[in-house]
Amino acid sequence: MKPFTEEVIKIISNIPPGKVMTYGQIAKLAGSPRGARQVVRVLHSMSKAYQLPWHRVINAKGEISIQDDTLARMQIEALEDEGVHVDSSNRVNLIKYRYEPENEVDDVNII
DNA sequence: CACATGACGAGGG
DNA sequence: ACCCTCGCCATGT
Repeated sequence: MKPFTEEVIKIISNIPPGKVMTYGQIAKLAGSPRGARQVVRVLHSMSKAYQLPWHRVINAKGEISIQDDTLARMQIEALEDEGVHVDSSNRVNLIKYRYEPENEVDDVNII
């Protein structure tokens, strides 16, 4: 498994219920600041193989970004079940629900 | 190696 | 706030 892919999987797995992260946010933490679209690739290939909470990943505007209607509805339902409100424009309040991990590094050595 | 793909993002009109 | 265009880059073929 490529390091980037591995990091993305790890990060998404760590998003707590009731919170969301954006593609760009995840890409940056995974070491590719402009690699939002690579996160998409990982989701396409891995969300079934692994049991990732893929529904907690949305775009930078706070919208449900998925194109497929059936999948989009599944995502909205999953979020609502966790208490994340999705409005009539398929958007969530990022100010309220965005997850910002304190540290993604396992060993933090602060001098 | 060249080229296409993609559930994106920033910026301008 | 909406719409469009362009840049992005790890992977797959």
